[in-house]
Amino acid sequence: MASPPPASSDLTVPSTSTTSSGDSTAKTDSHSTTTTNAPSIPYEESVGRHVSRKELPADVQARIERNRLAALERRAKYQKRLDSERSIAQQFGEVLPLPSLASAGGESGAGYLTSAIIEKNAAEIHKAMEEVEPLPKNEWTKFYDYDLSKMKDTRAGFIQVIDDDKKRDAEDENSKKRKWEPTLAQPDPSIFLGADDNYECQDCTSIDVDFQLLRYFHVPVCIGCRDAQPEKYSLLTKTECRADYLLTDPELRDTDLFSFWERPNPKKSTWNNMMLYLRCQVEEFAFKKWGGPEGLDKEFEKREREKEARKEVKFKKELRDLRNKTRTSVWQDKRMQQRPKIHKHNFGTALVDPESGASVQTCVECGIQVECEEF
Amino acid sequence: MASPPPASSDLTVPSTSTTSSGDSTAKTDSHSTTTTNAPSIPYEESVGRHVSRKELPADVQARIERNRLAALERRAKYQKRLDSERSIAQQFGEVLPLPSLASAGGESGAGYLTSAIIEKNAAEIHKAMEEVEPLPKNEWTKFYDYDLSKMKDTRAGFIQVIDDDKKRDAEDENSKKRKWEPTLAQPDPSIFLGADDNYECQDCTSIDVDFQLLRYFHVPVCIGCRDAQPEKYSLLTKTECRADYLLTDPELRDTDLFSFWERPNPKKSTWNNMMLYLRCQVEEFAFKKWGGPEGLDKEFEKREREKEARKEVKFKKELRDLRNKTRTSVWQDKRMQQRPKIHKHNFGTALVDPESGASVQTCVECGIQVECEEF
DNA sequence: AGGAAACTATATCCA
DNA sequence: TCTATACTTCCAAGT
Ligand SMILES: [Zn+2]
Ligand SMILES: [Zn+2]
Repeated sequence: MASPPPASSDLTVPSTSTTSSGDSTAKTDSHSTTTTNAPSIPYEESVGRHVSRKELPADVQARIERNRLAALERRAKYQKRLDSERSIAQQFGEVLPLPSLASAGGESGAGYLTSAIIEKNAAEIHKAMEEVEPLPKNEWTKFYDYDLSKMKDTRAGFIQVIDDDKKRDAEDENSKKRKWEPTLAQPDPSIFLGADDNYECQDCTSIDVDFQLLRYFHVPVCIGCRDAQPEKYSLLTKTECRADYLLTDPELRDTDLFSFWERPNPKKSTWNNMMLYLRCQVEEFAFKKWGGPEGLDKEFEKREREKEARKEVKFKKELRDLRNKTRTSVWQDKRMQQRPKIHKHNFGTALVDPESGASVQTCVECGIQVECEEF
Repeated sequence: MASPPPASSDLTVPSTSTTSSGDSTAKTDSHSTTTTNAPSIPYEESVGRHVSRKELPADVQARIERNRLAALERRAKYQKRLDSERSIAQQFGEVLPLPSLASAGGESGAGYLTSAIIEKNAAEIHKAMEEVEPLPKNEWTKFYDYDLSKMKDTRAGFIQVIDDDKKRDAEDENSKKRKWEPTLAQPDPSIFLGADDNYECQDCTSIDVDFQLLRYFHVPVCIGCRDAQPEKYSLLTKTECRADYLLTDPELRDTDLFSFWERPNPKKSTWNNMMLYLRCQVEEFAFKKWGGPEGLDKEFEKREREKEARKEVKFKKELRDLRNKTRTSVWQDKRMQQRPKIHKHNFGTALVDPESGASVQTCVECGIQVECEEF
């Protein structure tokens, strides 16, 4: 918690590739955005700062403007519901409180979290985070840039920002004026609740922010930018996070590390909730954990190889075991009762061992096996 | 945390069966102490209060007195080491702090633990705990009876008792005079540290208390009673807790639920520490979780059946797979991809090798030789 | 006197 | 557009 890196919003890929929004596809494609293009460049160098908006191509600017206008319209529609919704949110706040954290903040406080997982994770994260210098705030950012890693969820669901070095970069005016008091999760979070102020996309000037991303991941981004940058703003299931970013269950469960959005399980609503994570948050942590995209890819391939090897070994052993098992089970009685006696082997048809490709004959009396293939 | 039941020390089996101290034996035997004797009696009724000491048989009283005298002697031996040990304990306290909890206590406080596991567990525990009425304190108890479920470990390793309804039953005099300030874990905890006051066994009047049980589980019990009641005071490893009481890892890790004693791994000292739990504490929770010994046994047998069924299904499928595999390979490989050298061995009559005396068959096509004698 | 992470397979349930 | 559990495997630290 000492001096974490800036929020994930500061991490941007210079050339925003407009990949299709399918975020649950092949594992090999998930974190290749930066690697395939520039595999030799270290992570810290490959990650650029936000580009100024006027540097964007004309079509992108046009789309941004469209989004902005659409957002204004949509916002007017929502406006009339805000007051009533706020009271609803408070009701739900008592029913569905977010997981809360220990109240004391900072590392100097005495009140620490205790679970072994959390402690261990926290230590790892701190170590990982301190390797990255805190970046100064972007000039174009007009709203207070909340850094999730510096927030503590209280039981009430409000956010309290822990002041540190980074705050000196944020204009006091903004940090006061744009203070965000998020409301709580509710069953149908498609409607934004309790916003007293306007929100602007952190990647453009549109105010058509995705309320779900804002609510559940505290990232103000517009619909257009969300769809335009799936490598940042697409959602992943917990299982995908594990598979694609090699994160462990304790990590993904730790609310100090990630926020997640629980939704009814699409497979069957009575099953466990689906847990959705925001890609940029997951990716940020995964890159810290594994050492950039290259490290992640390396580990991924390593495990892939290990998995392959394991499967082969297991298959071989399984086969051998089964062969023994069937042989003994079939001929055990005979062999147990009878002394080793001399007999002429009675071999039946040849079976092909799929593992080695060798054909094998087995004696029906004693079970001895002989390979047919001779060299 | 709301109004937990009395400490595990209040739960006693009326007839203390002197089972042998083997606590790591068969799973089926582990929680049969109360069930086999009185399987039809519900748990709440089968658990009696402590019997008064004078009701005990003469031999037990004699043993108690013996223990008491032995304890006095042993205590004198330890006495001279207390001061120096205390400073050592403080040193170790900085090196090996116990896992700490959130500082705020009680259910009304705002600072809660947050991990989803803990919250979930806590909710379950509260629900389970509130089903049991808090029992009044026993008359014979002369020392402050610490209730683990009301204690919060601070980072410093000191104990802070959270006051609640039960306190009105404890005499103020005792609660002040007998205040216990436990010292920290140290590598060799066989020596008790920092006891300013005397402790008396909670099951008899002996003061030969087991310092390890007192230190790590906050249960003052003498060596004699400890050994006489393994169904209450024997230790279990974490793995055993999982297997015998069907507790989950998150539960066992939760320091709100159990205290545990970490010791170097007996298998290999460089491995993860062995974690020891006190049976009565584990059992108490497990019975709450599963609904008494009967519920536990029922669940245990259910899982046993499931496990068996799973294994059978798996084996059958495995076998079928192999059969399919070999069959296809027999019919397919033989005809489809017949290699030039594959052939069925054509063994003739067995010949006896004059040198070794072994009977040998030889393929007339390839010349491979096979011994006929099988063991 | 083992424990926890990683991996694979499987069932998933509660008002 | 899934997740928790049960099960298997391997396990450390200082130079
Ligand atoms: Zn935008
Ligand atoms: Zn005793």
